[in-house]
Amino acid sequence: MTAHAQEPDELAYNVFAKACPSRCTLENVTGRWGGLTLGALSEGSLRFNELRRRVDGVSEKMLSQTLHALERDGLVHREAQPTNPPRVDYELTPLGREVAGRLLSLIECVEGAMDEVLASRERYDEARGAR
Amino acid sequence: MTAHAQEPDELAYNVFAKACPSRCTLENVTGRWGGLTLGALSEGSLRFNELRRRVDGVSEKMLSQTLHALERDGLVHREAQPTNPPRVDYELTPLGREVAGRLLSLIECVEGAMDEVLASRERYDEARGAR
DNA sequence: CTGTATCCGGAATGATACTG
DNA sequence: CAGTATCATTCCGGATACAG
Repeated sequence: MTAHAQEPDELAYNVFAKACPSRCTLENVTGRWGGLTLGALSEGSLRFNELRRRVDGVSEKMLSQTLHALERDGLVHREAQPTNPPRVDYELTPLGREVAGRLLSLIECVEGAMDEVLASRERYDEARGAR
Repeated sequence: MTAHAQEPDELAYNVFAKACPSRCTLENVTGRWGGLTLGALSEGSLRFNELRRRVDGVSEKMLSQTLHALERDGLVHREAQPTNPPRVDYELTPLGREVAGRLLSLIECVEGAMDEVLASRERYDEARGAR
């Protein structure tokens, strides 16, 4: 086996490389709030405070920050209506839907495997935590 | 299977809920190093330092920590051979392969969309950074 | 309602040294 | 080679106040 068989892809943007911008985008998507935000929006357009309630535990600051990052990357579209009081709707772009779909697939997989995960944890903790 | 499987309220382990253990596992999987580690291992079994080189930028400490978390959750199997010098191989469990597959789908999606993402960023920065 | 600005404590991370 | 231990630092994230 050759020593340079590590390539799963010959893409220009390789997340495994430290300085690659795709790593940054991946972190926006999979980060603590990014993933949950995309997941929430995959159900449909939501307003700021609706999102805040939907994503349990997120603060105004972090939600705002997350939304900006996702909007900047072209995954979320921000629709502001100049009414009073202001009304702002957030929705996924086509690209956002694509990404969110794959993310949800992952989330469902993890949720569905939790029984197994929890069992594994118990085994692990029993074997190591005993000391 | 219902067409709206992402409806979290139907599941016992709901990532959208703050205190749910699935959120914790999801963070191990999608966290800064967890995702890249799973991605690297999806190509096959790797040793500690091979992983370290593959996942560009990870420190010994973080890789060790990440591997422990993934092993605890039952996603990675650690195979230690009592030789000298020591040799330890890490590989995905069946569950790990399932999760890693979905994760790679997401990663490939993001990598493939980077041109679009970068273009969106330029537009965003031009419109906002100009101020 | 929809955010932004600021402060601050603690967790996450990295560098380094060290052990088996 | 395969880690662990320790320490310094960074930076994430929550609370709060405030603005449009």
